[in-house]
Amino acid sequence: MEGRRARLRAHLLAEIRAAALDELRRTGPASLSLREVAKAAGISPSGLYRYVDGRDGLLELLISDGFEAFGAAIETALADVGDDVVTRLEAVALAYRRWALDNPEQFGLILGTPVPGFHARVDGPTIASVRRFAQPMIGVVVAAHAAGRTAEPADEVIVRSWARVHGLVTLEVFGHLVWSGADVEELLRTEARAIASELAGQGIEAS
Amino acid sequence: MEGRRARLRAHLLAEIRAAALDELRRTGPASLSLREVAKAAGISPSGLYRYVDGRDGLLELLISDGFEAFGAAIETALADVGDDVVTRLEAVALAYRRWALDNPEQFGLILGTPVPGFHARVDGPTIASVRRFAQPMIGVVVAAHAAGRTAEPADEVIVRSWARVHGLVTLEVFGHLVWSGADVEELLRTEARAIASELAGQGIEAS
DNA sequence: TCGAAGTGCAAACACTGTTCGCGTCGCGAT
DNA sequence: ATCGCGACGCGAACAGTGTTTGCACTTCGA
Repeated sequence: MEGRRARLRAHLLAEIRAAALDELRRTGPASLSLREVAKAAGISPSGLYRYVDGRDGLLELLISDGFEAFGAAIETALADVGDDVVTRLEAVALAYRRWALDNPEQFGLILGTPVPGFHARVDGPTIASVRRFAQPMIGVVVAAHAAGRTAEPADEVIVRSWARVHGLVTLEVFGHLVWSGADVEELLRTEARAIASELAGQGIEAS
Repeated sequence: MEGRRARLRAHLLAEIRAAALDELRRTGPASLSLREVAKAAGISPSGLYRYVDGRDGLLELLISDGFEAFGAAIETALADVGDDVVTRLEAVALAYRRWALDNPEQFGLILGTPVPGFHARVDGPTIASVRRFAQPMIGVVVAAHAAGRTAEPADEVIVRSWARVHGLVTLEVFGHLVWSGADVEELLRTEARAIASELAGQGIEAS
């Protein structure tokens, strides 16, 4: 038996997550107000502490959820696409951008400036979520690399590929490309092609 | 005559800038306390408003200063290096990383998540500073491009190049590469070579 | 020299995150 | 069935925040 208590608790916790996400979307990470979240969840500010370890705990929750949602978005985008390496890379890049643009606050929270006093513990749930998040992306890069070679790609290959799409997306989402007339979606397509050819060909010396 | 009043004002404003930068370095952007800055500058909290338009004004000051310092760092790095395209690109990339690693809070403030309620006005000093900041970087890319062609490079070329080094640096500074054993400095060197060959060669279709 | 503008500050206000102590209620053990 | 323990929820309080306001006071230009 699951106990009525545990059910209520799970329900309220879910409501808190939703309320916090709402607040985050509305006002941004730094001015996320614990009291407002509590009010939106129909609970007193102090009562919130029964469910969440203060403000940092709330942020950790949101970060973990964010990675989860981000990873899921990329995964479903990959599910709708064929086996061709270039189109898969392109799908990842465009899904990456799409999610970031649609959820800028969450994106900033999980991959932008680390929030003030908050440092993710290495053993915390954050790390697990980021692994799950990175999984599909890594899979695509590994496949693209395998098309050219037999050996497993080193971390460097993955990092370089990731950084190329992340760089473009980060700059766009945070508003640093407004001066340019760049069509970032098109740029990402170009980047996907370039990455694929580099991965398959011998244009890269790091194994 | 400059008036003794103006002199005192400039002096105190400089002291405020320094105190704010100190606070920023110590506690991060989001928890930057106006009152602490005032105390460090030897002034009352309300008195600070004679010099700075509230918290956002203080942040704007820091952002502007940050761009200035960042640009200057890249410029001096370029001054110490020869004319070869690859080495100049490499110098920019490494200086970019060096400054970001040495000033993570400022870096996050100017190029990371936009702070909560703060949106840089298009006409504000921020935009001017970012132009000045980007200048040397753009110059290097233009030179590299000119080595291969005669036409002026489009914005796309600059954005792609910038994004490739910014992506790597951002990920490293914000701690998202700790799981990998990647040597980011070496990666940036690789990236500089790749960018140079792409810019000079015909590996890129955007003119 | 007189008035206007600049300067600095204490007090107050509305907010924030967090802690503490109090009743209340669910639930497993006896 | 009931007793007790832990979970729960809350109001009050505390220290801290950004910001406004009103008031003295100095500097400066006409």
